[in-house]
Amino acid sequence: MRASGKYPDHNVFPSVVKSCALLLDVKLGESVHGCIIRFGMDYDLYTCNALMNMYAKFHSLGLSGSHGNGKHKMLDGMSERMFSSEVSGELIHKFEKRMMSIDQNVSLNKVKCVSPQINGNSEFTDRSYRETHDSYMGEEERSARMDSVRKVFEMMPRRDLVSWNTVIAGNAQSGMHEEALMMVREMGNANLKPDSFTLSSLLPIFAEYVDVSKGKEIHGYAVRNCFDEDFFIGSGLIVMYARCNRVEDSLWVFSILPRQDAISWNSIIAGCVQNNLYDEGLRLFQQMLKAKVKPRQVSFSSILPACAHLTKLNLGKQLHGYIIRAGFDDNVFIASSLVDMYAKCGNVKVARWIFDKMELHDMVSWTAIIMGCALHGHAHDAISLFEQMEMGGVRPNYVAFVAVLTACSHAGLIDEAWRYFNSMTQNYGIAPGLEHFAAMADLLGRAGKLDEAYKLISSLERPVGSVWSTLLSACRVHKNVDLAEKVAKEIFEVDPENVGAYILLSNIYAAAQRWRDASKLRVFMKVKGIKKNPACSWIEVKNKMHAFVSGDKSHPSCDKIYETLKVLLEKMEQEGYVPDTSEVFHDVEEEQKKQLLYGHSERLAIAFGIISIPAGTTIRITKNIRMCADCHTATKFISKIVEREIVVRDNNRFHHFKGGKCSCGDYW
DNA sequence: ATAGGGTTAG
Repeated sequence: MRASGKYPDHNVFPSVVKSCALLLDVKLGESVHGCIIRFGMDYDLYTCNALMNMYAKFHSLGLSGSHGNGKHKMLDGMSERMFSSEVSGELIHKFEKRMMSIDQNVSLNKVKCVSPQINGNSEFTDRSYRETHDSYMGEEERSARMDSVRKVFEMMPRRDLVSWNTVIAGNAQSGMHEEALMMVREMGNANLKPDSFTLSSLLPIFAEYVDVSKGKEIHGYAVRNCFDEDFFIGSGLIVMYARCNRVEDSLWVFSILPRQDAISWNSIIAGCVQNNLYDEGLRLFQQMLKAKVKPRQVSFSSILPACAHLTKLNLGKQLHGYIIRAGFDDNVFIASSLVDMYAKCGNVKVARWIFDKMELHDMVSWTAIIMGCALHGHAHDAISLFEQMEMGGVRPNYVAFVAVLTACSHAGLIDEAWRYFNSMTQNYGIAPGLEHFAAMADLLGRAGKLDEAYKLISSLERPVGSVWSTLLSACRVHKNVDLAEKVAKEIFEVDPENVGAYILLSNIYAAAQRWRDASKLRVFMKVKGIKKNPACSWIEVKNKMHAFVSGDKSHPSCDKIYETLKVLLEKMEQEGYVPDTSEVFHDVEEEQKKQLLYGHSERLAIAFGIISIPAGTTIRITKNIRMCADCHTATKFISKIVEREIVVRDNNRFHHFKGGKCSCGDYW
């Protein structure tokens, strides 16, 4: 059109600007902006709105333009250009008029905050927000990046709701939350009421700050103004409640939506999975398919962690098949969750294979494979991968150090662990957190350096129960009752309801034959109403999960299972198996102790696996607590007798049993 | 003609 000599009018530019935004073409966008100024179209409301949206998008994506040197090419040079010979007298007139109207407008920064309508019954743009969340505020650097947007905004002769919503969204998405909230207040001064667009920019802010009371105020405002049936508000609320650990409220919001679109489905599925409601997440995923809503790429990265946590390898494989057929396997989010899923389901080889096939590795995918290797006891692979990551220029973060320290911990690599622990602070400026201290304490404790571990934890300003607990389990392994009592005391001081600590201490007493102390603790727990989750093991057979508790008689194949165990026990004893009753924590006769071991949940699951999974294939068991020493020995024998690989995931790590040996080398 | 929502590693 330009080549043909026709002059574009103000109807043309919004679409052209939008195209630049969608193409992420900063240079083109800026030159179109120049063109807009030359044609005097920069007074046009729609054109300015589109320009602000474009710049906001560039900035939120970190795309830099000419603002980098503090000078804005288009805006700073504008007046000269406006008065150049190219511009007609009429345009000059318009420009002067516009400048006058801006002068009458109070500059943004000087607006005094008067409560806008929205604040009549809402406090969600309250000043106090700045004080409580100061550390998250946008720094100067960030606000410089929003300069172009602000400049366009300030020069506009007239601003409508879209203008405000665009700037608010731009600020919100660039992490400048304070500014976004401030502009909502100022919007009220301009007699504009927040609408559903405004709210959908605010919800993610309160989600990020886990501020459910502000989030609920938005919900209330949405209901009063009939925005609560809006798709965008709906998913915003679902995400906000999920992030605030109020997933019941997310489910409620989801259920009363008049219709659900792909994103509301994905929001609720992700919300459930993030709140550990894995079965509910999977159920909703199936419902989504039933409702003929096609899963998108994000659906898979949301649902795969559920398979990983529940060790649903077969389901994970089916999803993987779908992912490949849909061509989603090059998505870095999906690939990382596949790596994690395969590793957590016991198949670290496939995890590594997928990782190696990825074109680009980001820190999350590196961390996923490093943690995968760590859980399977492949510490040297984990360390080598960590070094490859560093050499490849990917900066490890907090979580990456958790992963590499976990690897050291499971292999007893004390020197390496200290090296990483120190490097974290010295080379990367990351302050070690609870997880890192827990990993170090775990490592020292497991290696028998209980005093050193005690000293390390005591050096913490406010040690929490979870860190002390690692030392308590080490006390159990090394049968140190005195230290255990000391540690337990520390735990109960900060966390008097810590179920795990009561159980551990009671078991430590029992192992030391101090039955009275053990039962005293059990009685105390009963009186206090502290209940523990029952120990159980589960196994996936033909897409169905079968769960067992100790001494379980409820399974349909119960008779066959116990028959199998009986036959196995005879063969095991022939091979030299002697039951180790030292970890039976009930004060009963020796024979009864053997009976108790015999019915441990992992053995029932393994026996069921042997009779229901084809010969030659790996048997995969998941357990919710640490394997007991006797089951560990027994499983070694079983793997040899039935000539099958048995993989057990306990709450701590993986054990691969094969030919009478375990991959952990009995160090765990 | 212009503005808003969902994802991976602990």
